[in-house]
Amino acid sequence: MADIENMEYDSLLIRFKDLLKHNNLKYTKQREVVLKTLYNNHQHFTPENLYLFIKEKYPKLNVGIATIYRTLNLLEESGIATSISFGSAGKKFELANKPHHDHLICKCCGLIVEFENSQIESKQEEIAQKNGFKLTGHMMQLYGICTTCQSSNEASS
Amino acid sequence: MADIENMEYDSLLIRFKDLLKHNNLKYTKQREVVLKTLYNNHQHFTPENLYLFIKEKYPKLNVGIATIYRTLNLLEESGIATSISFGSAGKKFELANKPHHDHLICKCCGLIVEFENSQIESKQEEIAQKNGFKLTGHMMQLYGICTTCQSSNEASS
DNA sequence: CTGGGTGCAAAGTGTTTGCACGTTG
DNA sequence: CAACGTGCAAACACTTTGCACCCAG
Repeated sequence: MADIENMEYDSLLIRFKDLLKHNNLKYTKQREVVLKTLYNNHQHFTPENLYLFIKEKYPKLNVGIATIYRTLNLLEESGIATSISFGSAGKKFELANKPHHDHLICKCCGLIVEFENSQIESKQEEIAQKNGFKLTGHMMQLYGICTTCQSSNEASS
Repeated sequence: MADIENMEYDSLLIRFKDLLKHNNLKYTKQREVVLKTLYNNHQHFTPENLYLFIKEKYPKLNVGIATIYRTLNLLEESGIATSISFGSAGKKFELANKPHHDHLICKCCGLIVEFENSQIESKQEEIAQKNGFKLTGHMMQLYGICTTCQSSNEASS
């Protein structure tokens, strides 16, 4: 936890509190903990993961899973968090404080690698324009087998 | 329904029947109707849409929604159909007889436009390699507002 | 002290499964 | 006539909602 990171967190927190104030919402312990957990653990949480994680780390708080869902939805709607969806397998959330990026997902072990490619982004913009769309967002996920799984699966098949 | 299309359908059907035979599965009226419906209606069906559509068009058949799900899963697993998923909003299926393509989706009216871009595809391959992944597939969806919705929404906001 | 927030449990989704019966090969 | 497929309803997993109490502002 470098100071720089804490600074980042502070500004994130301010942004969150502002958002709450502007919508007559309240800054609660639960909301704080969800934000902090997402921030401190640079990973992709399912609602359930996050719930279990928080339940273990803050037993006193006695959070309910409903609150996790409510908070994640709030964070996503206000652009503080984003989610990637895995078909019927659910959704995973992460903070949206990093620059835009997409995901490379291992079908075998679930490893998620983030990447960014501006050339693809501009192509996408081009495609949207060509079809008369005003682009508002996109979702791109590449599926494959990561290095580790490739080697451990050589024996089989 | 041009003759060419019927020829296409015939070969699709043969492929499907082969698949069934190879797996000791049976060619039933229900499976036939699902395949035919997907073929004749070049659109993206949710399981429920497809169920209602078939129920209306073939009332005699008295299909159950479970069969629709079972058949769609079968078709997808065997590569005859593909699906695009909309997060918690479910999945839509289409036949996989056209060349690979991705989707441009209107967030407003749900319009889906298909497109193909080989430059993006090769970039994706490149990204996967750079990260040590063996690419097996991808999903790319662009979200935006289509021409129609852009003009009809000018009044509001 | 007022209005939004929370936990809980119940209700909703969309999808899958167990079962007895029907159909295919 | 054996084995798979089907419709139905129940079961499921994930998410949302109603409610009584709680807490932030």
